[in-house]
Amino acid sequence: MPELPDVETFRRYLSATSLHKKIKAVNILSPEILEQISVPQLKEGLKGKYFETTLRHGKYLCVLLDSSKCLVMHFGMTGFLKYFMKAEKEPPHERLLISFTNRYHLAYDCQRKLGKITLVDDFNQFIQDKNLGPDALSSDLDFNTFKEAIIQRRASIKAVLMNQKVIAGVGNIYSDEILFQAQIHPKIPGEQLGDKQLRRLFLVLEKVLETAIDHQANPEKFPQSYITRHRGSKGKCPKCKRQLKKTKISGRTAYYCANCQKI
DNA sequence: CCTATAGCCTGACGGC
DNA sequence: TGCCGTCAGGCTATAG
Repeated sequence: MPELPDVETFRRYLSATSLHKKIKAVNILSPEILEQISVPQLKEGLKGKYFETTLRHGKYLCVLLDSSKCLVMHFGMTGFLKYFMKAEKEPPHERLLISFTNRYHLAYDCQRKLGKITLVDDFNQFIQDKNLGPDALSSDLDFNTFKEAIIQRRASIKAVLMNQKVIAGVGNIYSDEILFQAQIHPKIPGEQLGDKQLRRLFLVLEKVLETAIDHQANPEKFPQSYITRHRGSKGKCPKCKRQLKKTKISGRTAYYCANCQKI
């Protein structure tokens, strides 16, 4: 699930449900997902504290505490958040459970445990340490930065878009969608894109991510003109109705329309 | 430095 | 029905 639009949706969800409530208890059901921090350290860092603000960079969500520490969450392939009170609303693969004094809980659920959680002093430092590129929707990413980052890569444009060190936030699904909307073939090397394609790509990148956020990153709500709606081996191109092609790029399954994405 | 690949982890699905 | 291989919206370490 979790690419930039999903994580942005989680961020808004957490902001709407879990701010300014006292943390009463912390349960770490799967310690394997902790990074650079021990179980007691995380418990100690959260207990009795309040969540104050949320931030996001790429696929990372940061929750600032009143202690000025920062809870950082990454959602892997299967992570999500759930705020609930009654036990029957509890999600099935809880890895971290935060309980507030109002009797509600915030669960971090991650079936495959490919997500990570940590607690840091400085989110910007964390971003630097991870070598993340600019967030795909931040104002730091202007056209020239984007262009320079892309045209010095020999890798396929899909791989470049998914490289978090180049731009942070785009993954397998949205790279397909962006390239489809920009009518660019996913296997073209970044260095072979011309100014015209790059401009189109840059505009479409922001447009697609914003549209996805507007629909809570729920593909069922996306426009019919989105390839994501038709993803799958039987899918047809929403533009020309031809059978979509499926291929492997950078170890990931890519769908595209050979007719509409020629360059 | 760059790029491509295997491995991590769990569960759902299709074919035999 | 049961088993097995494959695959999945991610990242990292490693090899070339």
